[in-house]
Amino acid sequence: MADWDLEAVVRGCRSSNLSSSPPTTTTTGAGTEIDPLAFFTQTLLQEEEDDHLSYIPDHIATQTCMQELEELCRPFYHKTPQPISPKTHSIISNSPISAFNEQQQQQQQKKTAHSSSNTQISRSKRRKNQQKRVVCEVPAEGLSSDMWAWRKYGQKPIKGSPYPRGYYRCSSSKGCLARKQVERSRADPTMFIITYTAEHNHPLPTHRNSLAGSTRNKCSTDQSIKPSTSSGLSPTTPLTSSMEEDILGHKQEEEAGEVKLEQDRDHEMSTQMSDDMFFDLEELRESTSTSGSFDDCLSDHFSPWASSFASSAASVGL
DNA sequence: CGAATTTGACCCGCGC
DNA sequence: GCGCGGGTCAAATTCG
Repeated sequence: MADWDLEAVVRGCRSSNLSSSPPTTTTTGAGTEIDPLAFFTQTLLQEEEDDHLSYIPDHIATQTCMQELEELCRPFYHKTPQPISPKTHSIISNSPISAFNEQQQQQQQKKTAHSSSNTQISRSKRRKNQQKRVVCEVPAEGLSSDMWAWRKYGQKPIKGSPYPRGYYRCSSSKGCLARKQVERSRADPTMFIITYTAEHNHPLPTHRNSLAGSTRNKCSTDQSIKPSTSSGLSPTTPLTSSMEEDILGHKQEEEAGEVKLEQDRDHEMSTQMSDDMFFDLEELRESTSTSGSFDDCLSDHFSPWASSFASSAASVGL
């Protein structure tokens, strides 16, 4: 990860996403107002020119990267309280700014054109334009803390990896192009590599779809018995049973070390982020550390959907 | 019965 | 041109 302005990128992205009303403007340090989304994509392009875009293996990620990583994931997690922050992620962008718009157009093409030839063209273009990506590495808990509703549409074994990759699309909104790939990390099987593709074209739902993620728990549990398919569980589906025990068992061993990492990172964030842009997360963390009850903090700070998340969090043993 | 997941088939991009 | 691997589709299955 090079020296490109991650903070600015995230700031712009956050501004546009946190508000359900479209396009807002954000103010840069220089005081110039820009369109956040445009700024975001522009920055991505700039990064592409610098040839710094690539997937960053977790062992390369430094601790200073951690805060950047958290910020980068923020657009996708929105204000979702993230009990365990993403460990590693990076943005991979090979796309022109218009990629997202093109995808939207193609989506509409698909709706109107039902012939196989048109579908193939759309698919081809879609794949070509499927270029802006954000890669996150999260623990199992992080999977269920995503407030978006994802629907699984495929799973594939990945060459060189003992774990299959699950393919999810956003089920919150019908035309939403957001995609998500979930696969277990080869380096650390307790971690999951999540790759977000495209963007949501709708505001974050106040609560997850009642059905999305609420079913198939049994299946996920059954699957978890088989290592080859265990990572195929729905990210919206709370982890249960053997899967959870397996993952959390490992997590507990690492817990002590990670606590220090979290604290160090919090310190960095609190000292480096002079403005109040991350007020919510900071406040949550402080409250959590003082009150000790994560659920309490959730209901205090994130009331609209806190109960939904809390139930998911509880189900994974948080 | 509707919605989500599973899974094999299909398609496409890319490297050789 | 061909084969491989990744991404998506869609029918079948499962579940609430």
